[in-house]
Amino acid sequence: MTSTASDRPQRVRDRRPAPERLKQIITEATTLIAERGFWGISIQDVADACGISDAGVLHHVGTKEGLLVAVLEHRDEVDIALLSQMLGIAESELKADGTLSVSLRDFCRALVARNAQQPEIVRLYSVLNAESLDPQHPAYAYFSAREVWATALFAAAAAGTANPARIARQVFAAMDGLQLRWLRNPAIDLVAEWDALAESIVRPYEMH
Amino acid sequence: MTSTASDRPQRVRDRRPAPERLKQIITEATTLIAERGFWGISIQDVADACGISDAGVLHHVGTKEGLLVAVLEHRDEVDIALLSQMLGIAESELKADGTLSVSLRDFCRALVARNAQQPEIVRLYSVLNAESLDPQHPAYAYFSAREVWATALFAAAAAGTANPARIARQVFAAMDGLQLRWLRNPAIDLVAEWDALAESIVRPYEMH
DNA sequence: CTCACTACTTAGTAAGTACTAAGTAGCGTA
DNA sequence: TACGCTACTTAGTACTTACTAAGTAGTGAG
Repeated sequence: MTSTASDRPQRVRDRRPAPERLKQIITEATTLIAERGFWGISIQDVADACGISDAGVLHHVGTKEGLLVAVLEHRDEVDIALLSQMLGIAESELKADGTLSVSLRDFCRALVARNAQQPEIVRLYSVLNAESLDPQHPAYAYFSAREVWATALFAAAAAGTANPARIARQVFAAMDGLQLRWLRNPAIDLVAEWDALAESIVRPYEMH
Repeated sequence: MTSTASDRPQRVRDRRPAPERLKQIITEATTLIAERGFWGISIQDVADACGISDAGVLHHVGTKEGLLVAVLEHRDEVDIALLSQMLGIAESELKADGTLSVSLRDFCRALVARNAQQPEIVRLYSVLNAESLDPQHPAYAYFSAREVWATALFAAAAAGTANPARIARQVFAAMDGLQLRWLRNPAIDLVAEWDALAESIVRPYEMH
C-alpha cells in the first residue's frame, strides 16, 4: 500500500516549470486524498506519484496543509468555471449570494450531471467533508464555509417555492446522501435516481 | 493535538478485569475515531485516553485493525438491541431479511429519534463510511455489507409502497445526507427536518 | 559563454508509527 | 502463604512522518 524507500526507483532528473509541476502535484494529490483521506496520505505518497522526492513536493506547497489548500483552491476555480458554463450564466452569479437566473431544477440537474462524470472529485468532497467535521482538521473552515455558501445557493435557486430555506437543506442533504450510495455502488444511475428524488422533494413546495 | 511521550503522566498501576478494560478501550476509541477517522488516530492516542500504555491496548485488541473490528462489533450489538426495543419487535426481525412488522414511517422515526440522541455515534458511522470507500480500508467489507443490509431493511419496511427498492435507496440517502448537515450544524432540528423530508419522499409512492 | 535563478536532490532531524519480547505485579484459588 | 494466571509495563525493533539545510543541475536572459 504505502511504498518504502527501497521500492522507489532511481530517478532521472526531470525538471519542469513550476506551474506545470504544481498542477501535477494537485492532480495526484486529489486522487490520493479522495482514496484515503487527508490523514491517510503522506507527502511521500504524492511525491512517488509525481516521480519526485518528498522535498520536491514541499518546495511547491510548503507544508502538508498547503497541499490541501492548493487542492481545494484549484477545485473551486475549476468547479465554478465548469458550472457557470453548463448553466450559461456568469461566474459572478455563483459567487455572490443574490438571486439566481436558473431554476432549482436546472441548477440541480447541472450539478448532478457534472458530478456523475467525475466520481473521483465527488469522492474527494465526500471523504473530506466527513473527515473535516473535526474543528482541528485543516479543511474544517473551508467545509464549514462551503456548507453556508452551498445552502444559500440552493435557497436562491428555490426562491420561487414556498419554503426556500427548508428546500435548500433537503435538496443538499438528498444529493449528498445519494452520491454516497452511488460511490459505494456505481451501478446506481445517479442522474435518473436524482430526478425521481428531486421531483418528490420539490413538488410539495411548488406554488401555482 | 497528539500527545507526546513527555506529556504523559507517570502512571500508577491500574489493573482491571479484561471485559471492563476492553469496554473502556472501545468507548474511548469510538470517540477518537468519530473525531479523526481511523487513519487519523494512533493506538497511543487510545492508550492515553484509557490511562494505560500502547502495549496495554494491544494486549486486548491485538492489532489496530482488531481495535476497529471490536468497535464495530460492539456497535452492532448495542444498536440492534436498542432499535428492537424501541420498536417493540424481536432482534431477529432486524437481522434476518424477511418482512418487517413495522411501517416505514415508524421504522425511520425510531432510527432518527435514536440517532438524534447520539451524535457521536452518527459521526463515527459518517466518517468511517466515507473513509472506507477505499477497498484497502479495514472497514471496507463491513460498510459494503452494511449498505446491502440496511437497504434491504428499508425495502422490507417499504413493502406496502409502489416501489420499495427505490424508496429504500432514497430514504437511506436522505437520512444520511440530513445527518451530515446536522453534524456540521447541530442547531438543525434533525427529527423535525426528517419528518418533513420523509413525508415528501414517501407520499408519492403510497398506494390507496 | 556566463550568470542568476530556481526546480530540484541528498542527507539529515526529531518525532511518531504499529507491534514484539520479556518481565512485573496484582488477584483468585488451593 | 504459596502459586498460577493474566493485566499490564518497559524497552526495544524497524519503519514512516513532516520538514529543513545545503548543495546541484537545468534554463533562460544578457
